Amino acid sequence: MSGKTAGSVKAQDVRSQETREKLLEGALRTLVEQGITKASARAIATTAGVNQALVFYHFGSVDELLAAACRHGAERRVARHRERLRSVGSLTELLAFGREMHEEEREAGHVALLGQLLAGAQAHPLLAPATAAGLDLWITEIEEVLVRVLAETPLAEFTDPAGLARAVAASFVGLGLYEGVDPAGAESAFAALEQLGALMAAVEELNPVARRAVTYTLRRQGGRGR
Amino acid sequence: MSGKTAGSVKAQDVRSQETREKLLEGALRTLVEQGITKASARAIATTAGVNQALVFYHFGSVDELLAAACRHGAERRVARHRERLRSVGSLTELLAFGREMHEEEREAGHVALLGQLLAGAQAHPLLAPATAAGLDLWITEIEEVLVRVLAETPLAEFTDPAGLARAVAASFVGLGLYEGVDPAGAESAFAALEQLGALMAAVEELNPVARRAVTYTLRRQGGRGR
DNA sequence: GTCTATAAGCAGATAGAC
DNA sequence: GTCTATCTGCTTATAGAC
Repeated sequence: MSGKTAGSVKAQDVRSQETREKLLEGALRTLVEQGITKASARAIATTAGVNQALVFYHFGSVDELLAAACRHGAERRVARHRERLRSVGSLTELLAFGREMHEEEREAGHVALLGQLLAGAQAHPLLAPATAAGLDLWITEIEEVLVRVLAETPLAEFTDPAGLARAVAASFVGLGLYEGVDPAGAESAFAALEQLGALMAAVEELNPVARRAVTYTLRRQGGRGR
Repeated sequence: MSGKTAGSVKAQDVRSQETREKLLEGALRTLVEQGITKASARAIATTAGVNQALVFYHFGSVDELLAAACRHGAERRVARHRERLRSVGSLTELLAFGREMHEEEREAGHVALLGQLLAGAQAHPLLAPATAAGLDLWITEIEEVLVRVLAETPLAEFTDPAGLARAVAASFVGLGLYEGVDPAGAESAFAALEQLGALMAAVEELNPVARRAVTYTLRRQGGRGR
């Protein structure tokens, strides 16, 4: 816009953006490695390799930094899987992909990270909407895929993709947290869920007669669930 | 055993136990109302209505108090539902009971509480085993019921009750945390899970021919899940 | 066992030099 | 924009009176 030479202004601007970026990454790493209880301005600044006062210069408060980091992290993570998710065409495919994605996210610690933020958000009004927004990015993707793959199934008329997507997202967060205190238990839980998914996928493969029987039974007691 | 008059010794002993109890309850209430990030010795002592120094006298450290509170709370909560759970005989009954229990626990804030502890446990080695133990109390109960109700179902041979129980417990924790940032979303998620459960329950009610078809299809691709 | 007082350190946040 | 220095208040934890 105006001011000093274009060169110096731009250089400062670039450095400022770099600092913001470092702080966002530092916040995420601190959350993953030390948890929400240790995620102080000082700890984050140290992980980020920048001065502690810059947390407040750039974000105003620790909570606002955490909120921004949540959005930032979720966006990057979701974008990473978006294309692949778009190519999923069946429940069975979705399950295979889910396992793969879960491994990747677990390694990055991103699932437990959402758990940390969710826990922190309970008492903290500022974090709550940011965390909800971060989760919603995942939920939106999951829901879209569910609509697509459930459409080819007799289950379509008995399931609510919006609610199911939320259930899946929340469950994954719970499993991510559980993993931290009992890795073997979490593994068996994930395997059981996969089995359950395979069970649903099996309905896709039923012969027409059995399929109609399933549909009929479901319809007959459809009123109960809701 | 020995010492002063029996009367005074007992009186002190009783008061000491009362203090311990107050601190345990105070820790739970603080966790529910303010979250793990605000659960300091001072905050807990204030909620408990006792002196702050007593936290360290009775439990040594804040973390040990939290660990003890976790076991304490989980035991009380699980005991509360045990008899009723024992009387559950079918998947459909289990679903109805699950809804009821969930309402009760939500009101008490106990589900989100486990989430708080689980989040705190990630970075903290002392809390991890205590939280795992608290969760295990729930898992054991759930598993027992699952074994019982799944036995009467063609699903028995395709599901792993131990893993499933862990998945259910972890998912509930995730949903409890999610509820804090998006109550409406959590409600729809829970409804969707209930629908999913009703779907599984429907298999119980299939006519014999369809039932055999389902069993057959599941067996055919049974190797895939695990 | 319970209390007050206090030590020692870490938290969020700001002022002002550069 | 970034740094150092600092204020204020809260944290865990302990010493010692009662």
